[in-house]
Amino acid sequence: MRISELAERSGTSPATIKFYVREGLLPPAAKTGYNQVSYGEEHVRRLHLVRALVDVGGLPISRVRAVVAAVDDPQVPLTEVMGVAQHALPGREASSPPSDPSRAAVLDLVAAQGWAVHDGNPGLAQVAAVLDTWVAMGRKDLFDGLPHYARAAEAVARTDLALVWPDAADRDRSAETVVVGTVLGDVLVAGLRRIAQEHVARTTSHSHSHSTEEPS
Amino acid sequence: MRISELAERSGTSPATIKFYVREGLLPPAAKTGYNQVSYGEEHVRRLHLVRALVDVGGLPISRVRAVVAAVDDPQVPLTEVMGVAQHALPGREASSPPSDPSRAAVLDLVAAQGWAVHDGNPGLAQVAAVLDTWVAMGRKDLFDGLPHYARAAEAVARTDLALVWPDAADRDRSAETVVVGTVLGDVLVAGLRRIAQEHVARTTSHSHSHSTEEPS
DNA sequence: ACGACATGGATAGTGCCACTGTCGATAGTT
DNA sequence: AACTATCGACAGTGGCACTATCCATGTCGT
Repeated sequence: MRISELAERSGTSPATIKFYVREGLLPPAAKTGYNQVSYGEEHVRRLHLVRALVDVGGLPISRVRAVVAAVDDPQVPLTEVMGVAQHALPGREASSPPSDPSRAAVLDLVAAQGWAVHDGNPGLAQVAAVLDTWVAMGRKDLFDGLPHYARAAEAVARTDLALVWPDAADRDRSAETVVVGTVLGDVLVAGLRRIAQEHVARTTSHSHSHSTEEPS
Repeated sequence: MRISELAERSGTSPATIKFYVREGLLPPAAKTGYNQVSYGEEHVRRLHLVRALVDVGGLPISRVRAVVAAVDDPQVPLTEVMGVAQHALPGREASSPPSDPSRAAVLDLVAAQGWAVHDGNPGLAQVAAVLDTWVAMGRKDLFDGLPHYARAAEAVARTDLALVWPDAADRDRSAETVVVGTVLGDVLVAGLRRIAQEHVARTTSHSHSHSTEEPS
C-alpha cells in the first residue's frame, strides 16, 4: 500500500507519517522500485501504537522511539519492555532529586506492603517527588492515606498483569500489549478515579465526618 | 518581601515570577510606593501551588489559570473546585469524540458499580477514549478487567475524600487541598502502580515467563 | 549625600517540540 | 502524452513556557 492509503487507514497525514519514519518511530517501507515503496499491515499497527502513546499517553517523540525500539528487539524480554515503558512515561523527571525523608517514607511503605522491587524503579522517585511536593504545601497527612493507595495500586497491577499473560506466548503481541497497557492504564485509572470521586463526593454525608473507613 | 526574596524562597526565578503575575497565576503584589511592591506569605503559598501543578501535574499555564481562579473565588463551592481541577488535568481532549459503543460500555460499567455521576464528568470521555484506543489496537479483553479497575478507583477516591474533608471548615485551605490532591493523586497512584507492577510481575508464577529479569 | 546596585514594569526574543509546507525528480494512471 | 500521486530532503510554522533587555526609579552602604 502507498502512503496515502496508510494515511487514511491510520488517520494520520502523509506528512506526519514521513516525519515518523524520519524519527525512527515507524520502520521504512519496502522499496518496490527506484522511487516507490510499499507499506504493509505492520505499519498500520505500528502507527496505531504510536498514536496511542502520543495522543492518549502524552509521550514525547523521543520516548516513543525508545519504546518501539524495545518492542522491536526480540532480545528484550517482556519484563524489560515493561520497564522501558515505565521509564518512558512522563513521570516528572525531577528537577531536584527527592529528599531523603521522602525516599525513606517510600521505602517504608514498600516494605510494609511486602513489596520487593528494584532500586531503580521509576515509581519510587515519582512517589517520593509527590510526597516532597505535598509537604512543601504544608501538609503531612498524606502519609496516613498511603497504605490505602498502595493496596489499590496493587489491585490495579494484578489486573494489569492478568491482561498480559494470556498473550505471553506471542512475544511481539505481548510486547505491544505491555506497552499500551502500561501507558493507557494510567489514563484509564485516572479517568475512573474522576468518576469515582464525583460519586463518592455525592454520596458522602458532608457533615465533616472524618470518614476514616477502610476502602475495601 | 521583594521579588528576589520570593524567588529564593520558592525556587522560582524573578523573571518567571513576573511572567506568572502577567499570566494571572499569581496576584500582583501590594504597592508600597511609586515603583516598589511587597510580596507576602500568600505569594509563597501560591507559587508552591502553581509549581506543583506545572511541574508535577504537567498542567499547561492556561489550565492553571482556570484552577487558581476557582480557588480564589469564595463563591465557588468545594465540589465545583474539584470539578474544575478535574477538567484542568491533561485528560486528552479527544481529537475525535469517543465512539458510541465505548460510551455505552462506560455507562454500563458506571451502572454496574452503582455510581451516580454527572453526564459531563471528564472521566467518562477519558475512559471511553481509552477503550476506543484499545479496540483500535485489536484487543477486546480490557472489558473483562474494567470492574477490577473500577473497584480500585473507588478505593482511591474514598481515600482522596477522606484526606480532604477534615479541612473542610477552612474553605480556602480545602480548595487548595482539593486541587493539589486531585492533580498529585494521579501521579501518586501512577507511581505506586509502577512499583506494584514490578512486584506482581516478580512474584507471579507465570508459566509463560521467558525471563525473570527485572526491569532496568 | 552619593554612587553602586537592585527593582518593577513593559516588550521582544529564545529554545524546544511536533508537526507541516515546498520542491524537483520520478512513477503510475488514463 | 497528459496528469496526478509519490518520494525524499529540507526549510518553515505555530504554540508554549519561559528568559533577556531596557530604563526610569528605589534602596543601601559608607
